[in-house]
Amino acid sequence: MAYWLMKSEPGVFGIDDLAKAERKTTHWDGVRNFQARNFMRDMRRGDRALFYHSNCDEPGVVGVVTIAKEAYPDHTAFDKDDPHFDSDSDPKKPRWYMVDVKLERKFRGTVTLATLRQHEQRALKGLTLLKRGNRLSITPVGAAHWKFILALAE
DNA sequence: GCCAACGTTGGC
DNA sequence: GCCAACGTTGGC
Repeated sequence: MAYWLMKSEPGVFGIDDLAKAERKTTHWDGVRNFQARNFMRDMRRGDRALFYHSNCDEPGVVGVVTIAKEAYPDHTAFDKDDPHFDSDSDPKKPRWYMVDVKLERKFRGTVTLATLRQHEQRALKGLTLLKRGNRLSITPVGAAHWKFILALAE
């Protein structure tokens, strides 16, 4: 089982939205970056991911989700009225994919980006999220980093 | 294949 | 709102 980190803007879709969703499950649409897409296609059912709030007052990790369904075509790319529409994605040969995620756990508080940065030279050295200029919405997380971040949430 | 221009991300 | 960093596009 692999570990991941998935970013979402709470103003658009935050962890509380996921908590309110039917079966606490949603499809993770709108990824329009090739590297992030490739990571998403590597996801397997049962993998787990950190839910990260970006572009907000308190950026950081707010909970854990599990991958409930492996990558399948992102239909929003075919919808002209969708903000993520991409005319280059052909339904016969989809360019973009999404997965389903299910909420496993919401942290009591936020493990903030500032807290993660306090450990970036030691326990969290090499965490992709903390690398300079990283903007990927989906990144892998190593087992040791995963364990450490969950411990920070206690 | 190079690279300038442009759009987006996301922390601050 | 600012701006650094990055990905993508398109002219050449």
